[in-house]
Amino acid sequence: MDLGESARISQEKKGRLTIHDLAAAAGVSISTASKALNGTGRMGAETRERVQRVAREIGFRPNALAKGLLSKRSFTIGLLTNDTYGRFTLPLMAGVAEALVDHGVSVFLCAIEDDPALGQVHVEAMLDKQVDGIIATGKRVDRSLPIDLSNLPVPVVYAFTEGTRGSVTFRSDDGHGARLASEWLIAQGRRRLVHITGPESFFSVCERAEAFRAVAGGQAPVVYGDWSEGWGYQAVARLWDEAAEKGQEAPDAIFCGNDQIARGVVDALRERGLKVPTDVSIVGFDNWEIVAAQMRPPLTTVDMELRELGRQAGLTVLALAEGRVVEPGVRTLPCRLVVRES
Amino acid sequence: MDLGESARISQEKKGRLTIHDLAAAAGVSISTASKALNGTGRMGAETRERVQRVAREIGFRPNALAKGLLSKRSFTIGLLTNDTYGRFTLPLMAGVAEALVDHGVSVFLCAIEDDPALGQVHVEAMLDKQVDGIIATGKRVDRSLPIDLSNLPVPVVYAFTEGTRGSVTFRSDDGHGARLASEWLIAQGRRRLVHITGPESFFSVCERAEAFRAVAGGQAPVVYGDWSEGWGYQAVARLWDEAAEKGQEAPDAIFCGNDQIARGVVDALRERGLKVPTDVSIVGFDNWEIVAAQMRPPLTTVDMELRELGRQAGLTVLALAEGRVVEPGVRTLPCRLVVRES
DNA sequence: ATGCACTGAGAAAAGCTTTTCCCTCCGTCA
DNA sequence: TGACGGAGGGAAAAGCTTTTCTCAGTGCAT
Repeated sequence: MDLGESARISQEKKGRLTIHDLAAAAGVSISTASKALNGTGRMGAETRERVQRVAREIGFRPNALAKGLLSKRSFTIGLLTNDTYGRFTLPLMAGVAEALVDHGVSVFLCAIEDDPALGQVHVEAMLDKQVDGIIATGKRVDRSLPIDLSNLPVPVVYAFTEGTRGSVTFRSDDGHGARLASEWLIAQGRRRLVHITGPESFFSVCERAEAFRAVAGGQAPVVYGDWSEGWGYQAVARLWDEAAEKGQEAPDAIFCGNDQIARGVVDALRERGLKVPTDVSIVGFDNWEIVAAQMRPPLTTVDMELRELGRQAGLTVLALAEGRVVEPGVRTLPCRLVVRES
Repeated sequence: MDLGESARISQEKKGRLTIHDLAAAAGVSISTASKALNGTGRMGAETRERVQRVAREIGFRPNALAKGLLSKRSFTIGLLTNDTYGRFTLPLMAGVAEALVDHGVSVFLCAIEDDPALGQVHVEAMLDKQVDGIIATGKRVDRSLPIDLSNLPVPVVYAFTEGTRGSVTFRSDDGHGARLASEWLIAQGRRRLVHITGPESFFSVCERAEAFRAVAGGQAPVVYGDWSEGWGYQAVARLWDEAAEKGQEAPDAIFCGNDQIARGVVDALRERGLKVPTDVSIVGFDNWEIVAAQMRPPLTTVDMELRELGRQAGLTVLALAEGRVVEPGVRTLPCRLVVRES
């Protein structure tokens, strides 16, 4: 096999190594080399091992473009999002990547910022690159992306955004999250629960409010505002003033629609001289770690398990790409209560 | 040309359209079709237009895999990061994508979470997919990713992370940012400036502290801690207690090392009954909008222009991929002061 | 009428891998 | 000894596009 020698020299030529180089270096034909690497075809065990060893030695890695051209699988998927700040997209993306990296699939991330034209450009770029599938995600479960993905030549999975009829959609079970939060507050011995949350126009807001009332009682107050810290702050003022006016007892537990609202709530309580959690227990929503874990006291909050959501979306789009059939419909995933000190 | 008719029927076959379909539909050969689309070769204007029109009509888009196989350009780059929460990566990524989308380049995002093995896997996956280049980024300017990118067969550009010798590296000019902040505080008539910042082991921390002292005076206090809100809160307590002890006047301006510290600082001041900005002016760092803009009052802070950093990194890696020469070295970009109400 | 230059367009190769089909060689059985 | 089957390995096509040649035809000048 002194073909090996000459090959080792010619390997010094320019460019990346091809399977030709490998074949020459191992002293076999291209087809044998290919089959040896992929564990297909018939050949002597010794030959197969030699090819594999040589491949490792010279550092040969097959060109995924050529592979994709033939197999019509690019081992690439697109993740489309309009969540500019990535608070929801990043954990989700981490889950997607985690699920797919073992399968050799890489992820194109495209942030399209609610711009249909930009979305169109990105989708076309992804299709040109023959993505095996697309995962659409956003910042709101009851809104869809500003672009129609329903007639694409590749499978589409929706995660944390509204999907089209007949599509596969993943989202968190916000009712479950709200139930966890409310029940935990009750379990802490709290009886006067209130829910400070975002705009009533959000589907999740209604879903959570409903679950909250189911646990806390139909009369438990729910106040709607926006998603900001400022609103949380104001809401406390309003609730406490009202209670004082009517001569009622103030709340002893607040379930907040997100961690930012909780942030404002905690601030307002502190300013009124109330201790968290001694006087009032607080539960947030989102488990936005960088905020929730750093609050004083660290915030007990509901985690939507976006990473797991991403994992499942990733596996599903892969399954669809491989032609396996997947039952369409909305799948909801349970939330998890992260108990800290509030 | 009733070839067109029959082609329009056969177009109904399975799979994506190829240039063969286009050629048939337009009644020309494949080569002519290709040249018509790319504006190359010689042919009658009428022919060229007809091909282009038919291409639009049937919705033909060339297969980027086949194109890439031939041209050895995949129009794809990889963005490698270990910034899990994406606070720095996302704005940067947005800039990269913005710069490259016009050139038809898509971006693989790979979050490697400080895991060398995972990093290796992702880099190899990207190389297999023939990325035209890689941008490495992180969460800290003076640390490098847990993986060696110096001998890759594709160009690498570093942005907001430490690069290797001879590489092209982009980072923000933190000294400039600190100068902007300090000078603005002085311009507000403040005289007793302090700087509450992160760990002294960070290069940026030293750079900023130095610039701060150059403006505020060599005796202006700089206190080092960690990057948390809690530290900002404590630091205020410490500074005010010290001042009271020594019978000195307390600071009237605080330049914070990041927006989270500023958050803690503002809280602590409020608890001490001090008004921002009436009694004390505050400037943060990072312009982490979702926090800075929502604070009460909204925070004046330094923006590192990460989006612009990303844009430049994107254009640079593209230039390198196209074989243009780029002077190696570290390029720093100016910061921008975002004046809000603190 | 012949040759030349140029225009318009097609044939074929290249780029890298996988897969199908085929060939050769060897051993075995009748 | 001849036929047959199986094992090991190679040749070639396919997948889609771009690019380089090559070729046929036309108009013009000689």
